[in-house]
Amino acid sequence: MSASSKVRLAEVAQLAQVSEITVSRVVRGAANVSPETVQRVEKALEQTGYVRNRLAGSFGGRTSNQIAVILPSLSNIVFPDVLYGLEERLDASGYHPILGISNYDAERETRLIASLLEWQPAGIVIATANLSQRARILLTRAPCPVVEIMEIDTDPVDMAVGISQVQAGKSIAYYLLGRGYTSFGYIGHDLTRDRRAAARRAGFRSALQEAGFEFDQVLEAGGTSSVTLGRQLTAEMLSMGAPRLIYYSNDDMAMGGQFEALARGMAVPDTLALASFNGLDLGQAAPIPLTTVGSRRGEIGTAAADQILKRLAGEDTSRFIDVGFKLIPGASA
Amino acid sequence: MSASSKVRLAEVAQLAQVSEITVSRVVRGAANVSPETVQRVEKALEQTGYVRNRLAGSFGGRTSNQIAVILPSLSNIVFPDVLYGLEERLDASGYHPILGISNYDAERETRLIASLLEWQPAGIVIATANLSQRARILLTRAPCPVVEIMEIDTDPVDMAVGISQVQAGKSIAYYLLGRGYTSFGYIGHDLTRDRRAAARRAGFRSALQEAGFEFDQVLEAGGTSSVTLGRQLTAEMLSMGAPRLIYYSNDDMAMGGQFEALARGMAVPDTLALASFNGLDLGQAAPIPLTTVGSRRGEIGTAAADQILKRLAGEDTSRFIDVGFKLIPGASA
DNA sequence: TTTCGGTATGACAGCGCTGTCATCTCCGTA
DNA sequence: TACGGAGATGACAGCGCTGTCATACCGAAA
Repeated sequence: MSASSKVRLAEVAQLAQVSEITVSRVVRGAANVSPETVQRVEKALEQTGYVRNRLAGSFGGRTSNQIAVILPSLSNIVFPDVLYGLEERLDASGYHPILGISNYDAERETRLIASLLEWQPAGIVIATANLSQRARILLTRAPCPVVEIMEIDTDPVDMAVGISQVQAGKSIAYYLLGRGYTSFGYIGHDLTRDRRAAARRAGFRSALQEAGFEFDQVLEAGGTSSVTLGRQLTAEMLSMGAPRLIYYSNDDMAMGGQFEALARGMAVPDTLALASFNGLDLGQAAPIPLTTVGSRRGEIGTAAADQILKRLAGEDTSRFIDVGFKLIPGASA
Repeated sequence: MSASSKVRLAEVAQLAQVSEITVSRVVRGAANVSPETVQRVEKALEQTGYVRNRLAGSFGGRTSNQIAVILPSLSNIVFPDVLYGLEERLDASGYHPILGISNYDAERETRLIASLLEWQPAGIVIATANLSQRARILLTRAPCPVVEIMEIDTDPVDMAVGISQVQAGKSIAYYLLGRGYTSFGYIGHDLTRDRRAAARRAGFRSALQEAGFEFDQVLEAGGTSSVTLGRQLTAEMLSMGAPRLIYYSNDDMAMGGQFEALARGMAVPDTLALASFNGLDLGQAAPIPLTTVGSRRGEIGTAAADQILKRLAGEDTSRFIDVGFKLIPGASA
């Protein structure tokens, strides 16, 4: 192989005694090139160490195999799980994600959308934080498929893949009401930024209200969710006289609750019951497996990728994909 | 704003009564354009709803603001933490990561390097899984800075940012020897794939050997690390008569161990002591905070980004950046 | 007044590839 | 033998922008 990094189609073409376009066809795996020519070109490709220039190719061919992916956070395993599913499926089809993290910040989200659009991506997958008016316009005008992921409660610009966060909250509340609980507390992280956690809480609350109950105590703190925060807030709530059951914004927070209870020697679920959302491995491997709702994060990623790929292939796509959730009874409530 | 998505510089230029190149200069924030012209052009930009075409720009200008990022996994919080630090810093400088996940597979890793290189990235950040010969050649010839992250034990193609995984293992072993432990077990996930976990184990073992000890028991299982796996293997090891202390491949695994111990009512650290690596929030919020080694994952990401940015700015860069680790005494050993 | 340097702007070519259409060869069939 | 059609290959233009160099203009210095 040549050591140079500046090999063009022309050089390969000359070596293989064919035209540039033929080399281009071979590189792209086109059909109508004779086997002998393919072989000759591939040898020349090998010898020259040719590296395809996608910038030129995508520009000239007016196509890109990049997919813009915008997520609000990577601070717990939820979005990495989604991202993994997404990357897996995209990679298998020859696409690559360009990543942006909005940090749950509307302005940064808008800026990311704008700047990733400049790359003429073949599609956009976004877990919205808090779409600004301008961001919504940008997405609406985007000349490519747009998939909003995680929730299907709100009206998407183009397509949505996820679950109903409201129903997820409501469902576990029904289950807990069925178990006979009558005293409820809520512990959460910064819900002004995490709209989906807020939706679950709203769903939970509405189910309570249908049954004539309300949260007796609510404790929220700014910042991202974490096991530490969950533990702190639980300690705080316990010091004020705890409710019988605490619903947490997610599994990480609930694990903090379980840790606090274990450290205090409180019986879970007999004295204090815990419930939450996500169905993480962590919560299920815990001494007292969490009563929670399993979200299918990897599936959200793969389904989102499928929606994009389908659309690009000209197939029909549906506006909403509900990947569904699952109640995990656990042992903590 | 115009609704069309096909606005070119030419259209904006015509509206603003200037040449294309002047519009281009304004879009790119160039210096020598008079304030009045800038204003006129910006108005036209606004009116037309112009979206910069980076494909054309990068191609024409022979520069890209994309950085290839290749990670082996997203299955625990470690790499997402790194990725977050990386994205944060890159974004602040106007760069975007294009992501690939190798899944600890050498062939896929090679393929990812090759296909991301085709995008003419401005830099490459890679947490190598198991570099093939071809992959190494590709990286060596890459016409851009290359940062290998996570470990600094091996010889990098260009630059390395991370910690000495061997020293991380060795250091905690010294600490535990200092605490008087004399009976050791090891529990790990698939180390044939996770080279860095293997390096920590090697470091730990070499410290033991210096002191005349060896692992009395070693238990490993294929697959990725998880709390569940850690718990299962711990149960298995306990059923065979446990060592006094178990060193785990990482915090997730060790949390599984702690859960198993708690579930059995075993006293930690008095009957069974646990130690591991990563210093996750989870482990520190646990009922018995883990004795572990804190890795500075976010810093690895930001430092890697800095290396790339420095190099691109023509500044000096060092071949190795050791972000350092920190012993976290915890309470589990 | 003339000269000169600096600032603002524009003309032009070309980045490396691919879409499109044309051409050529080679068969099988009428 | 002539012809149509499929398969293989090539010529050519152009994707939308930016690097480079040229030009126009202006005020200050000689």
